[in-house]
Amino acid sequence: MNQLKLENQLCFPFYAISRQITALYRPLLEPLDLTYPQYLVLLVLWESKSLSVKDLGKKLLLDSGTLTPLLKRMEQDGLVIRQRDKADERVVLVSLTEKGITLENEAKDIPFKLASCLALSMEEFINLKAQLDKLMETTSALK
Amino acid sequence: MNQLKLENQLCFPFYAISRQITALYRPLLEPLDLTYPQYLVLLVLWESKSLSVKDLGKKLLLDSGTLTPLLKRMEQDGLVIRQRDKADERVVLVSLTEKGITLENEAKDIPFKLASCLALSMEEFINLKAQLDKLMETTSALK
DNA sequence: TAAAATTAAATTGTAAACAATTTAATTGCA
DNA sequence: TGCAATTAAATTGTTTACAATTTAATTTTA
Repeated sequence: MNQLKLENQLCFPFYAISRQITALYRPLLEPLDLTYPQYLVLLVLWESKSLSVKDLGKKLLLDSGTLTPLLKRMEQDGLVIRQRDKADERVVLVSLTEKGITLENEAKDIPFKLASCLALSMEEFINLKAQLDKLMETTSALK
Repeated sequence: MNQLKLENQLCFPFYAISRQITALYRPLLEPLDLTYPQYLVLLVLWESKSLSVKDLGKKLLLDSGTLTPLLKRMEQDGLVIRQRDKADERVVLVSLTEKGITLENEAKDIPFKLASCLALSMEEFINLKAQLDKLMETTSALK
């Protein structure tokens, strides 16, 4: 088997599916004026009131080079507030505005709508998720 | 189960793993002066001598807005040649230079090196690939 | 305690991605 | 034939990613 053939690659499907999934989110997120990475930030903030850029980056596997401009745009859109931590001025804490909090309710159908696009049975979903989580653990450890 | 929790998402792992894999490729591709998307273009061109931008895009699921600047950079780096199709001047045919052809030999170990990073058994690899191919078919059809 | 090391964000610069539009060539059909 | 529709790339503009560096604050340690 020729390992240099595109069709024999495992990595290409990850690259392609990731972009395809983002494309599926687009029409669902567009009414909320969100991009997929912005939506991910909100997912995290809906779980925890306030988080440092650092901790946000740990959850999303993104660095400040990506997060700083992204969060600034979200701040401009009135979704989040960025403020220096009084206890440690190096840290910037990100929290939701009222508008950001409100958006959770408008977004609550999105996971179901998206899941239905993927046409997976519950069993397939769980099975695939387990494999992805395992792989993610492997790749994260190699950082 | 709260579907809006990051950890319950199927899509986030795709997004994250895709970027992690690209990060694993980086040190392998850096000696060849290639980015991951550029490497994908070469994978396709190593299989077929010459291809239109359109057909390249079909294989990689990328449009001309992404491919045109990417191919121009590869042309500048002396990896490919871009020339209008004499039979249909709308079409731009992309083919490899001598340097681009030569690179195949230098890249032949990369798939194995990368596969070893992922720490999957042959069975897991095949199983996962099948699931990804199926999912890719689903998402591609929704375009 | 003062300098060195570390840490957290921000900044700079480059390369993807992609929607939307534009340009130019070809096709189809009235 | 000739003009409208279609097609293929290119262009424009915005947003991600990320390496590498810089800035500023905090910790460590000599």
